[in-house]
Amino acid sequence: MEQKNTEELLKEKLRKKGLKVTHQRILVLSVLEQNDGRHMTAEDVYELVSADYPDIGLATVYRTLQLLWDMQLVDRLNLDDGCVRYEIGHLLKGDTRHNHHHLICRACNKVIPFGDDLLDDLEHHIEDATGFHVLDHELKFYGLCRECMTKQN
Amino acid sequence: MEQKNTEELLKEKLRKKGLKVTHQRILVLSVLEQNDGRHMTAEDVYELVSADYPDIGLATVYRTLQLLWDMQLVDRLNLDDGCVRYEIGHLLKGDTRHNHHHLICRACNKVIPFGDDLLDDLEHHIEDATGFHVLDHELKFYGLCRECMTKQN
DNA sequence: CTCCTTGCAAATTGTTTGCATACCT
DNA sequence: AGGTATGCAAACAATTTGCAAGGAG
Repeated sequence: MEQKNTEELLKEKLRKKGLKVTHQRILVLSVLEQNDGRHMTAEDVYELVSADYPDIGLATVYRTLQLLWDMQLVDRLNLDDGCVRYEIGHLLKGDTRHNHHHLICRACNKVIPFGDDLLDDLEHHIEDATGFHVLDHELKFYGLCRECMTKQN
Repeated sequence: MEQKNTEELLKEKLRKKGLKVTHQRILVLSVLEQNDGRHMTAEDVYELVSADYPDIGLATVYRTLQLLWDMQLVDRLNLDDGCVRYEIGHLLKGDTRHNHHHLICRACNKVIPFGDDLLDDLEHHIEDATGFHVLDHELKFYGLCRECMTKQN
């Protein structure tokens, strides 16, 4: 039912823009929804969608991810490993607290998700101070993880 | 004098690692220092260094930026425009408050720097909670700028 | 029937790498 | 001298684009 809602929302947004509802678009969104929490590359999505729909092309996945991002249905993040990653949009999950924080170890490149949200105040402050309407944020901390610290790297 | 310090620091760090002090390395760091506040791509740096030292190769600039980043002499940031950007390291500037916040408009792609630092508490909280030693952070807010908001984009 | 969308392959673009030469120490 | 760094060109990898064929409204 959660899934049905997302799919309906996609169809609605597509129609509103005069765009077409295609299997490929539905499947890409559905794969992201079913893999909530994973940070998926276009290639990851491509492989999973291919299971259901072997004819899909990688270029279509790229185009679709871009489109879904434009429509605010998916979130995008960059973990500095050379490829852009996507996950189901936090807005869709009725989630006021976005878990977009990551600790990236500069020694071993491990990525540790960090869920917390002390940024609401800051977002409001920004809106008041600049008139910029904040939809989402991405926060990365760079440093040394516990293991690399003890290895005195 | 500020500049002299940075250059000396570089030399010191290079020697400590058994690496060599070259014109190219000094010039790259110097260009970043003289362009504090600009978010420079490797290409930008390449062009400016070329003025003083026309023989430098783009590959050297890439290698040097990576090296300077590893040594914590420069900061790296990603503004989602397809290339990595660098600026002089905030640690070098005796700057406790890092100005690594950016507001990125999803309609017009404008990037608005936002200087503020409410993240110190959060950094301490992370260190206590996870043992991760934070060296730096990068924070991006996505949304709609005032102009695009009024255009009801 | 019309225009949007797709798959494929070729093109792009930022970045990296191999290698012979040039340079620090 | 000896190993590190450099410049150049070729190699890479993620992403984008042109285009003819296919599909949704």
